[in-house]
Amino acid sequence: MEEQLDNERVEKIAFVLKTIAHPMRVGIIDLLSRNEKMSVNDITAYLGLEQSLTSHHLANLKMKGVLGSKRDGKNIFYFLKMKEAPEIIKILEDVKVNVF
Amino acid sequence: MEEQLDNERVEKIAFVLKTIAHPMRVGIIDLLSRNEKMSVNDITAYLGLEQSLTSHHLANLKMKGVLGSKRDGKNIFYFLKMKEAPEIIKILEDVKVNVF
DNA sequence: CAAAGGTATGAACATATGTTCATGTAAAAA
DNA sequence: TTTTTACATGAACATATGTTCATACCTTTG
Repeated sequence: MEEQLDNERVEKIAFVLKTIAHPMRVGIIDLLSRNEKMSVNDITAYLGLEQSLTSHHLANLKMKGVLGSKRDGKNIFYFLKMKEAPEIIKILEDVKVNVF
Repeated sequence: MEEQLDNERVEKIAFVLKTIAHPMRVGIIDLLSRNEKMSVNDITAYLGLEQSLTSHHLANLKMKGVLGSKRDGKNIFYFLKMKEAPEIIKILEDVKVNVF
């Protein structure tokens, strides 16, 4: 049997999960798992959100190491950096949820 | 290429992630992935928490379908119900996190 | 049936998180 | 060099979440 997770591990795991745990951010990660990179405009359009809100979420995901970004002319392209992120979403693709 | 996740899927995925995304709850799930079932007392002791707080978190995890419970005498035993939960934690076991 | 052990629950509070709005900034185009 | 396009940022606010505390509930034991 494997060892039990120590406190620091548990904290880090929860931290990453908290970072991803939002519909908008799950959507962004899903999008970026199908497209190598996307501009803020594209992401905003695909998800049908407001520019500012998208930016906030992207900044959040980047700050915490889930995404990276690179400017190209006027555009800034975001891309996946944490490979685990889409794997987690994949696992939950068919999950059943308790409605209440 | 697989289809993009629809809104409902994304919402459900985020919902489950939000449910798990807390150090205490990650700890509980980890514990229950190594032990078929555990009483509230045992969980409380292992994690070194307060009884009431443990109860709140357990109730939360149960309500949302992650755990189940069964009374046996004075004790109430909790067990894993959502198989995806420990899988997610497993994926993140060695994840690197941005400190800031 | 009273006491004790094991757990749940609700209210109150503190804190964290998400959203909007107004505005700022960098690069390209006119 | 002004305007426009693309994006970032900060403040203010609203809402959600986590924790504590007091107390209630159910089961077994004496």
